[in-house]
Amino acid sequence: MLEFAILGLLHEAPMHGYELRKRLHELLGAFRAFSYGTLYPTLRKLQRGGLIVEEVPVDDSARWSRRARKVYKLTAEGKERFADLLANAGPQTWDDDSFGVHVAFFSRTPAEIRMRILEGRRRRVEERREGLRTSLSATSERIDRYTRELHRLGLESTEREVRWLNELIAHEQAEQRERDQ
Amino acid sequence: MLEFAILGLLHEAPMHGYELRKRLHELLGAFRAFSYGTLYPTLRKLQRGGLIVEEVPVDDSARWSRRARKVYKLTAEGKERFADLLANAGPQTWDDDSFGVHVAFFSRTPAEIRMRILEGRRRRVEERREGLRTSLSATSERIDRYTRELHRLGLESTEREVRWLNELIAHEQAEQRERDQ
DNA sequence: GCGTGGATGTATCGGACCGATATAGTGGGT
DNA sequence: ACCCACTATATCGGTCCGATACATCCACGC
Repeated sequence: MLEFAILGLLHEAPMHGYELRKRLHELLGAFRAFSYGTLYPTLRKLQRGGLIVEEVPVDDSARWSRRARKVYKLTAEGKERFADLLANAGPQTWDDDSFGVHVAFFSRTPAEIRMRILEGRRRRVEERREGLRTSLSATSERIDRYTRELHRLGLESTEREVRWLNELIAHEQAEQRERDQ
Repeated sequence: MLEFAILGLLHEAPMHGYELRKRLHELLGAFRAFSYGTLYPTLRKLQRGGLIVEEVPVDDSARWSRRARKVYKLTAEGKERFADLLANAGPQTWDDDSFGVHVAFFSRTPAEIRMRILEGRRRRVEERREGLRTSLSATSERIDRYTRELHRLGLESTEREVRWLNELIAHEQAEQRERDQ
């Protein structure tokens, strides 16, 4: 997941770790964090795999002013890998954690894959919604007042998200029709 | 977190792994899963630590019908540990992941700790809400249409949760007043 | 000129958790 | 007789978090 996010971000511009983390936080803030404890090891993994390379600064003054900084840029293999990950968008993509990250890179995602992700997510959220509806309608003595409240919040939240997804999907379809004619 | 959940569940009755997982799913469904890959190792860890013990079935027919089953029950140390975890409810408790689990065990949680958890969670969600409001009001060209939509969904969701928390807190306060007079 | 606190910046380590996978008994339907 | 879904325990590789450590840079007041 973080691998996908880094690859996606580096499409914008070459960046160093700290900058990546800030940008990621700006994009995902509410949905996902990613700690440095994951970020730096992942950067090295990507570098070893040849998906990103360390960029040596041409400017002499820049080189010396902040020695520690390691600026990474995307290689051709890195771009390819990002496209592959997108093309293979599957069930894990509908997870809470991944979905937000994928949406953050929708501008770089082909329209038909965007649609696949949105519809997959909708199916997933609808399933959860039905589960919560069932649990709430069953007058089970195994669920106490507080847990019931929790499920009520969950249900409202899934209903909201389904509406939100429907709006986005409708918008996508409208754009699709525009492209077609 | 799973340790806390298991200890909490075993207050209801002795249970084996599969049953714990099912009950957990029933209680948390929408909020948290916990896989067997975490559950079984955790059970052994708790057993090694003396917080739970394997219950040997007295009934002979039960013993042979489903041999593989290992039913665990809480020890005095286990109950103590659960109470300790509750008493030390701190910042991690306000996390998305933990909060739902804690609410699921509110019936077993002293009123003043319930209040601490609810108010802590409210502070946490309000912070996130403010972050999202700022990000949405700033007309930044660094945030595209899709990410903006994502933030809008996040903002609605945090606003709804704050309202939900306010209701619960008000209810707790009403009950508190009742107890006092 | 002096410190001091807050952002910038990279890095490691232990531990929690997930997903895939293996294995096997049980109970019901056809 | 066969199959499938459910019950049940278990391991393993891999992802990610939180705590911690360490060093620099810069604006601020004193």
